[in-house]
This record gives sequence, C-alpha cells and structure tokens, in this order.
Amino acid sequence: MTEDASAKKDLAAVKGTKDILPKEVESWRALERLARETFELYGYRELRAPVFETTELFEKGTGATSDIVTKEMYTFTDKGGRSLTLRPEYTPSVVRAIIEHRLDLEVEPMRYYYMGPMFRYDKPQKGRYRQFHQVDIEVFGEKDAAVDAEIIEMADSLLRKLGVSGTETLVNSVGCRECRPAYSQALREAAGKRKSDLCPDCQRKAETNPLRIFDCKVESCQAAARSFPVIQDFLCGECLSHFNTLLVFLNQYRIPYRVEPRLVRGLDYYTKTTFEIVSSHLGAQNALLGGGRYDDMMKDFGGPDVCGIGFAMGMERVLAVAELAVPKRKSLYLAYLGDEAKKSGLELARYFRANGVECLVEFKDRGMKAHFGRANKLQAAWVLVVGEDEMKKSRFGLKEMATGRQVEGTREELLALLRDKVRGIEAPC
RNA sequence: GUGGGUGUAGCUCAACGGUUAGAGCAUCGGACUGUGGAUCCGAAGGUUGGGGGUUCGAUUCCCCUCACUCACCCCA
Repeated sequence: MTEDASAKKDLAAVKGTKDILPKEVESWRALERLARETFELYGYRELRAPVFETTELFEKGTGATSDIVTKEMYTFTDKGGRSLTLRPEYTPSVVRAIIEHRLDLEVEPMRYYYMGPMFRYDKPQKGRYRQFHQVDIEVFGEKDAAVDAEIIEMADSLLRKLGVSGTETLVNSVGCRECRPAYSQALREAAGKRKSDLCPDCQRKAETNPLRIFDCKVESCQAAARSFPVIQDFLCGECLSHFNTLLVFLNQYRIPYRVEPRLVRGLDYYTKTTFEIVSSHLGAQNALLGGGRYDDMMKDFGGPDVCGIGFAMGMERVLAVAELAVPKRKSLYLAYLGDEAKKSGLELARYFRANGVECLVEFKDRGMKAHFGRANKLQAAWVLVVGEDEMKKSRFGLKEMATGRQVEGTREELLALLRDKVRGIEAPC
C-alpha cells in the first residue's frame, strides 16, 4: 500500500487551508443563516463579487504600503498577461462594483453583505489561515455617525444570536486627511525624543506609519507610547463631533465599549471611526470582527464622492467561540428484506422524498437486526419496514426510534404522520 | 519572514537504545435470517511524517527537511 502512503503525503490540503467536513458544515450553515437573517432585518442585500480582481484594485484600495499588499497577496499572471490577485479582503471589490454598475444611482439603500473566502499569505496559527472566510457588510452614502453606531449594534446583535460571550468592543477615531497629518507629525516628534527607548522595528515605524507604534508589545515601546500624544486631542472639529456622536448613540443602544486610542486598524484607508470586537476566549488572534469608516475610497477610485463604512467578521474565529444550537436532522431509514421488497422500498423512498422526507437508503443485503443497528448508528429518526407481509397488504411498518413505537399504515397514512414532525427542518439553501 | 513546542493505526495515547511497535474508542465480520443501542468472540488497520547520520541494533540519540501547533509580526 505504498501508493496510499505517498498519496496521503502528496495530496494533503495546502498549508493554511482546510476542509470543512460534513460534521462541521452544520454550524457553518447555522452561522450563515443567522448572519443573513440579521443583516436583512437592517435592510442589507447580498452582493457577490468575484474571488479574484486586478492586482491594481488592492494596491489602490487596500493600500500600496500596507502589509497585506506588500507581502501577503496571492498574485499571479493569467494567460492574457493580466496581473490578478485572489482577494485578501472584500471592501475594494464592493466599491469597484458600485462604481462599475452605478449603484449609487439606484433607489435601494446602499447596504450590502457578503460571505466567502479571502486569501492572505500569512504564517498560519490559531485563528489565522491562508484561505479564511469572512462575513462582510458595507454601508455607503451615510455620513451620520448614527450609522457607525448602528453597525456596531448589528454586529453585537449577531454575536448574541450566535451565543458568543466574553467579548469587548473597542472604538477609536483615526481622524481624517485634514487632522491626521498633524497628529502623525506630533507622534513622529514624540517618538524621536524617545528614540532610544524604541525597538528597531518601532524606530522604522516612526518614519513610515507612527500610529502603528501603539501596536508594539515590547515593554519599553509601550512605556514610551503612554507618554505620546493622544489622537483625541488632535481631531478636527468635524472628526471630534463625529466621534462624540458615535459614543452618544452607543450609549443609547446600551452597548458597552471602551475607547482605545491605540486601536489603529492596519489598512490604510480608514478615516474617523475604527472599531474592533475582541474575544477573551481566543489566543493572540482575538479579533472576531473589525472595521471602520473609509470616506475617501470611492472618490480615490475615480467614482462619486460617496462615503463608506463597514466591517468584516472572521467566520473561523467566530465559530471557535460560538455556541450554536445545530438543528437535529430527522431522517427515515429504509429497511427492506429481499429483492422484491427492495424494489417496493425504493418506490416508497421516492415517494417520501418527493414529499419532503429525507430518506437514507443503502444497497446492501441486511437482516432486520442489522438494518436496525445501522439505522441506529445513522441516528435515523424513523425506520420504514418493508418485507413480504407488508408488500402483500400494501401497509408498511414505521418505527420511531426514540420511543420504540411502531405503527402500520399505507404510504399516504405514514406520510401524514411524518409531515408534522419533519416540519421545522430548515430548507436547503 | 523570525523563534519555541509536537509528529506512532481513522481518533486519543503507550512502548528503558533491544523479540514480530501495543491499548482504548471507532470501523468491519460473527454469535443473531422480521426489529436498534448491550455483551462476548474475531478481523482489518502502521514504510513510527520524509531523508540522512551515530550504533551490532533507532519509534527512542544527532542533523536536515516537511507538516501541524503556539508566539512575534500582521489581522478577521
């Protein structure tokens, strides 16, 4: 069996990717269903964009200096010589789609959601994969900070439905193009004075992106950072008022939050509000979702001057901490004895399936005892018994496995019995 | 990209450098040819992640490599 042994090694899933097996898929579907239901209650509509885009889209949108673009993208050249990239995030695609289809001229509110795989070439660890899945929502054309609060409230509501506990909501403002430069400059100066206290990495960040010094975990850097100016003191009038309004609405929603001046999202495009919901039950990769406002992206893409805000939720991470009640499957196992009964049995299964009953049928000769053993193992809710006696009478046995009760009836009578009990199974989507 | 930890059956784990690498659970078959879960019996399942080295002898010690994992970093 050397073939199997080498196959096992060579045909393994690619590093950082994994299979979602039938066992786990139930909770994925529960998450997807709850997310859809929740978002649609707020007037969101699904928008499905392609898995790959031009590389340029992410260079412009995500930011040419961001880590994602500089070192984490799956970029390739197609046979037409185009440079394409498997999307590392979803926001630029939505913005592109809006401009391309002039969705800003439609009547519907510009509120979109999507779920699907994203790709980043990171070193895998707990809660971090190279192909991972995000639930993403975006709102366009709403300047009011009330919507900033509303999407946080919506995220909170979804997490509750998912049975997620032990979370903390962090909010901040990173200012805008008017006020952030002054703050960056002030930070740079402060960092310059404490240069000897900073690690080499942070000395570099002081030049390129001083806000990121706050992320550093080196003790001396943190100590230095505590003495640095806080962005709240540098916000322009508009940004400050926007931030205060956000807090007012969060209070009104009674969403507990913590203002975290060090919260600096790693994507270049954020303006004003940024936020994150973290879990205390995860390891280092503890952000369940994160997002913020990006008022300039659409305009920078050459589109209309329409503001935007959104967040992305990591599905693997949420599922790791969610406590979901997965609906139990209710299926009917077909137990037949002999070739004639097999034929009738198959017709019966066809009939029940046509009427919405899930039937488990296996084509292996078994005795009645073995059939029941198998049905039990498959956790079938019922067993349909078809043997010679039943065929003669056209009346079949139906046993409810949980109670052991068995009744006899025509297929129509049995269907009537099952109908009520099968109802409540979610329709396949 | 940088560190640390771990790789033995489908899963969880044993085996002092020394016979043919074992056990539990799971799987399959039988006891048991018209009614499940239990019990008993049996079978199958492994190039000990891969390669090299030390040794009379390596699952065990050393080196390389790959994978998984945790952390840095980054982020969902």
